[in-house]
Amino acid sequence: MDNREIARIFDEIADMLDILGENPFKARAYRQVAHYIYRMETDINRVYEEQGLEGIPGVGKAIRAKLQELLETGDLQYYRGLQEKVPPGVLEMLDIPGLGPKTAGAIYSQTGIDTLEKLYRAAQEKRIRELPGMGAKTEYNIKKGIEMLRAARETFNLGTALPLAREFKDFLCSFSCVEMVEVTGSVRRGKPLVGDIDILVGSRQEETVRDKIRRFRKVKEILEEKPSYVKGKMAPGMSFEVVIVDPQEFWRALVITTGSKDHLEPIRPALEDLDCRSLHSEEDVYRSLSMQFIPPELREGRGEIELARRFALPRLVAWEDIKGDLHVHTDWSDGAHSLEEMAAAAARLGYSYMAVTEHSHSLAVSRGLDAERLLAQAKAVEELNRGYDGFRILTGIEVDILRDGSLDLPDEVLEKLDVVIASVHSHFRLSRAEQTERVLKAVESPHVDIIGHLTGRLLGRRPGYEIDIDAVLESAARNRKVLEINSYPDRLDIDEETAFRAKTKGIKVAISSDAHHRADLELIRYGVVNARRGWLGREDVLNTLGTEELLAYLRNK
DNA sequence: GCCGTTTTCGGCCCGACTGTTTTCAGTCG
Repeated sequence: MDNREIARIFDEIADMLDILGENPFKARAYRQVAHYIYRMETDINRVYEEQGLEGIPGVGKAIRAKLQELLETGDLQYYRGLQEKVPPGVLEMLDIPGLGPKTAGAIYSQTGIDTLEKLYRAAQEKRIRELPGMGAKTEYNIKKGIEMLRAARETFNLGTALPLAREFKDFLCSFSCVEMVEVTGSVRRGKPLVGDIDILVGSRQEETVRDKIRRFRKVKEILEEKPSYVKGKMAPGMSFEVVIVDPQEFWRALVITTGSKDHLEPIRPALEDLDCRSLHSEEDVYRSLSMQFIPPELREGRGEIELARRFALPRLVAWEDIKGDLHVHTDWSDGAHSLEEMAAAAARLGYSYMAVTEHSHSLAVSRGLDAERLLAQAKAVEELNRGYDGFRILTGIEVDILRDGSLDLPDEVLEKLDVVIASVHSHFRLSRAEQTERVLKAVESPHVDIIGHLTGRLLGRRPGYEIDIDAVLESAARNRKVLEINSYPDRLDIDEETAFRAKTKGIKVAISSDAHHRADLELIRYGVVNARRGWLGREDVLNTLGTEELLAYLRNK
């Protein structure tokens, strides 16, 4: 049982305790341990074998015994007992926005409803509003929420799909019957939300390959099988398709399976006429069509074919171009690691700089910084910087944009910092006009450099708030402000369309990780993919600049 | 259920919004 599975079980225990109305701090104790184990960098089994479970923060006598039982037996009686009392469908209710453990528990205990389907039907039949404390509005939100979940259940964000696809690919790669293998389809094109995982295999032994596919431990069921094709489901409920071709066919098939449909349409006849024997790479395929190679992220039928025929595609920004991270949290606010640890992790990635940008104090949940602590941090940064060579921590803040558009810290504090990000973290439901006016005020504010996660969207969970993006772009261009691409796979905010429009207006974009943990620094790769899908080149991205150029740019805004 | 030293019991992140109420419980970030 690995760290993730144990974390999941402890999280579920916490949810079930909440639903049963137990002491909320008991639930939180389990949740904290789950969180810690999830983020641990070493295998918990190894920790257990080598040093026992003594040192794990938040683990006392009771939780230690349960952890031990799980690690020794792979099972937990306490967990089984809770499952008896809280059916899985009731747990799923917690995914409905605005519906928490109290409501889920009340619905179940008062009506016996124990699945989302039954709940949806009850809402349709107006039976939910009959329950004490619930009305028509709650009932409506439940219905809408379940509809959203149904739609989201079909898709996964790239942060889930890509690692899984790579694991599957690496697994297949290890067999001699597999001569070539690549992740294809929408995952390869880097779409933020994907419906399935597509893999292309080049092999002369179809049957052996099909047998290996079944042995991948995350393959849960096979839905369809033909000699050169397997379709099935993987562990978190994600569909996959594997296409097996003769190795000679591989490169053309790679273009075809990568898609998209709109991209392929104008070139499909020519592709079908190609003599595959002369092809040794994907570049060869495009070359044979008298075209420039088109990076997968551009293959969406948005004019890339036309430009490739004229050899006029932009050179897209790449991960190697990124010189530093401009949005990082530490344990001064809600991050997991110290300033030193985050800086060390950033330096290990080969960065020249990292801006430390904690939350400001109005975001109390995150232990946001007030002016005093912020200046203390700036001092700590100064100290640390003396010890580095070729790396620098930049001072900064992710200052809250308050409801009226004013900032959570005074100008005389902000002006002392290298990087000021301004972000919205509250009052998501203002009217479009109010929200726009609020953000515009921040854009116009003299010391703001970057607007963080502009729309606040959470893919598959929450749409962005109502805001006039064009008005923001106009103002950002006028005021020489930078827009962030927040690289969290469930944010990717701004999205690719907005990034593209920003580029056409000459607005620079900062691709940032928003890391709260040192492992999160790597998420910036998703932001780079998103930027590439928005056709951005190195010159469009602020943090491709070296330290001195970056600081000069920020000073001369 | 965990933690600690001014505590072995009494705290444990907190403020605002929403939808239900008619003064508040539940949810969220």
